[in-house]
Amino acid sequence: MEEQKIIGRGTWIDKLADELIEREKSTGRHLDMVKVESGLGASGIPHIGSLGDAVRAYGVKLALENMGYKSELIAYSDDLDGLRKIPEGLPDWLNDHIAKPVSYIPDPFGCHESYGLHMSSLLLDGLDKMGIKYRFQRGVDTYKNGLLKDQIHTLLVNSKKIGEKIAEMVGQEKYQEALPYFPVCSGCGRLYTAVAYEYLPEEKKVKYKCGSATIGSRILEGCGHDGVADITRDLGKLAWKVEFAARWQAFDIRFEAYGKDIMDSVKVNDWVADEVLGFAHPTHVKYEMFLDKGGKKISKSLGNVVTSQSWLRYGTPKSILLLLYKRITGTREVGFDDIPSLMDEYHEIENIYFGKTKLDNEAKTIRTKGLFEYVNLLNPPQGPDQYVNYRLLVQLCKIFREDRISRVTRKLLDYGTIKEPSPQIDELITLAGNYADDFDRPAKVEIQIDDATRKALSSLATILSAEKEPEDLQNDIYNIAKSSGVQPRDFFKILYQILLASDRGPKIGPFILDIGRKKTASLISDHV
RNA sequence: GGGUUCGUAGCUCAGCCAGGUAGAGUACCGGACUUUUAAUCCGGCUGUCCGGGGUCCGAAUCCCCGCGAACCCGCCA
Repeated sequence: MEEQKIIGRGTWIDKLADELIEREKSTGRHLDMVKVESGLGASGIPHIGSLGDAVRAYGVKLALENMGYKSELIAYSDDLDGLRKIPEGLPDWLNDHIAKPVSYIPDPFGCHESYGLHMSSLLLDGLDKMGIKYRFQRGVDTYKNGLLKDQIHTLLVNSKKIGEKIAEMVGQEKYQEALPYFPVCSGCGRLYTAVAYEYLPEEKKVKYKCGSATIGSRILEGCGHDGVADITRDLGKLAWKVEFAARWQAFDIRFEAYGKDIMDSVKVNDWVADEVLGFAHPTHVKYEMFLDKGGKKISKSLGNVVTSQSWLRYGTPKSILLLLYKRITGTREVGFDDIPSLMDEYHEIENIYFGKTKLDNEAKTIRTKGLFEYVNLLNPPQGPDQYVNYRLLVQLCKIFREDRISRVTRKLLDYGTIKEPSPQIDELITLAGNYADDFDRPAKVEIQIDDATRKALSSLATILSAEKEPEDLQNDIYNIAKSSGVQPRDFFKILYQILLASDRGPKIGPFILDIGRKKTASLISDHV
C-alpha cells in the first residue's frame, strides 16, 4: 500500500482544516487571521446538539492553530430572531410576545435581562464549562451598530435577482415579492408581520406594512401600521436566506458548520456571498441533527431536552467533547444512557494515548491519539487520571446512598480497584451516583409476601436488631428460610426486592452488613 | 417533489468519513467460586457486514444501481 500522509493529528478535524487552508490559498485571501463562526440559537433551551456546532467549530480553530495559523471562534447569537413557538414548560404569557425579538422579551426565569440573553447564556455557560474560548457577538448589537449596513444595502438593491434565485434554487417564492429584510414594526414591536415591500436606496430605508403572517400553524395579525425603517439604525434583520452571507463578509468568516435542517439556507447564502456580495463563501461541514432515542428531532423549542447542564450532572465535560469530536457524520441518537459508555471510552483512548494499550494498526493509533488530544483541546494531561469503570460505580452507588463517597471509596479499596482515594474518584462517584439515582433506579415492584415469609422476615429483623454481630449471617438467613418453610430461593428474592427493588443482587450476607444491620432491620420491619 | 443519513452476531450497537485478520456489551453454553439466588472470574459459540455491480493486490469501509427504515427541506428563523 502507498504510505498515507498523515495530516495534523490524523482526525477528520485536521483534514477539514487542511481543505480549508487549501481553498483559502486558491481564493488568494489573506491568512493573517482565519475566523470560524458558530451560530447560537436563542429561541429555546439549548440542547447538546446546539453546543456541537460551536464545539466543532472550535475544533477547527484548534486545528488551524496547530497548522500555524491564527484563528478565532465567533459565537454569534441569533438573539434578534423573533419568538415563534413557546417551548414546553414555559409560561403562557409568552404568547403575548410571539414574533417579538427574543431580546425584547422578559426572561421567564427572571435572572437575565431578556429571554434571548437567558437562552444564549445557558449555551455560553456550557461552552465555558467545556473550556471553549470564543468571542461573543450578539445579533442585536450587530444590527444596532450597523455592522451589516453595507451588506444590507447591497442585498436590497439586488433583491429582485436574489428573490428569483431563491425560487429557482429551493422553490421558495415569497422573496420574489417581499424584500429579504424584516423590520421590527414600530407600532407593535413584532418581526415577520411587518413586510418590507420597497427599498429607497438613497435614504437607505425600507417601506413596510404590518399585516398578517403565518408562524407555524397559527396566523398572526399585525397591527396594520404603515412604516419606514432606516436599515442603518432601526431595529430589523435580514432573512436567514441572506443573513449568513452578510455576516460572513462583514466578519470575514472562513468556516462555519451547519446542521442539515438549514442546508437550503446555506446553499442560498453561499450563492449570495459569491455572486452578490463578492465574498467567497466559507468552507462548510454539514452534520446530522442529534435525535433523541425515540428518533424524533430534538427541537430547540421543546423543554426537557438533553442540555449540557443536565449532561454534566452525570458525565464529565470530556465525555461531551468525546461525543462531539469522535465523528461528525451519521445520524446520532443521543441520550443520557450514552454517558456510561462515553465515560469508559474516554478512559480507553487515554490508555492508548499513554501507551498502556497497544493497537495493531499504526494509523489508527495516531488517529486515536489525535482524538484524545482534541478532546483535551490540544492540551493533554501529563499522565492518565485515576479511573474506575463507570458502570461498576453506578452499581456501587445503587447500593450505597448515604455517605456515598466514603463508603464507595472503601469498597473500591477493598476490591483493589484503586490504591488510594483521590478528588477525581470522588468526582466520578458523585457523577455515577447522580446517574444511579436518576436513571438506574428500577421501577418499584409490588412485593408479594405470604404469612410464612412474613414470619421469616420478622425473625431476621430480630437477629439484625440484636446488639451482637451475627457470625455467619449468610447461613442464618438460609436457616431462617428453611425453618419457616420458605424456599430459600424465594426468600432471597423477597429480600432483594425490599432492599434493592430488584429480583437479584449481590451476596446478601455481606451486603446487609454494608447497608447496616439496624437500617436493614427497619427496612424489613416496614414490610412485616 | 427535493435532499441527507442509516442498514454489521438472537438483541443493542462500535468499526466506515484517511481501505489491510469481523468487534464490544448483552443473550446463550461450559467451568471455577458460593451450603441458596446473584455478582465475580475463566473458557466457548454466534455473521449473506441489506442485495447487485464497479475500482483495487486487497472493500463492512470508496464509487454506481436497487431495496428497506429514519430524518430534514418544500412555513419561518
